[in-house]
Amino acid sequence: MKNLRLKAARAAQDLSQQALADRVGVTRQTINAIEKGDYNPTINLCIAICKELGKTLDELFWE
Amino acid sequence: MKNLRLKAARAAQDLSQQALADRVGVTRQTINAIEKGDYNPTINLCIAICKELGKTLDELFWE
DNA sequence: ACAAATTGTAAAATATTCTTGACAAATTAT
DNA sequence: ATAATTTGTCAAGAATATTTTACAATTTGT
Repeated sequence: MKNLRLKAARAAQDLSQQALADRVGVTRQTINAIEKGDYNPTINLCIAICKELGKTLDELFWE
Repeated sequence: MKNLRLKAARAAQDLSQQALADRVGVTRQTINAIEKGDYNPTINLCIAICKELGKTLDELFWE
């Protein structure tokens, strides 16, 4: 299932997948895969994404 | 850095590392490594641990 | 309509999580 | 004090997250 909260939070900051990936230090495909949802990222990556988007783990990754 | 919140939450449920590992479906060493802190678990595992201990991601894995 | 940027997706290679088996140190119970 | 349970740790292998390269589909800007 897609992670639409992540997609929305990224859009709210006007960041492309590429731009977010750069800031977080991963590739665009990794961000894409996480948003797509068929993926199980590490928590450190999740935390890095959250910090960059000004959100918490619960806000972006808790159901 | 150690994850003492996880250790405390597990103690609060009176679960050994082994018992928690069994319920979550991983090995004892994996739980040990996460509590020890020199580790970067996947978010699905973190979520499974949280659910088993009645906590949220922010409560156990957010700084 | 056209160009540029963004997104979706895939296969192969690399890095890291997680498992398995094992043993010693420390704690808890009797 | 002894046994039983729990915890800390290590090395090698299996499983999977992430990278790299690449190309097509979609969206955005002019």
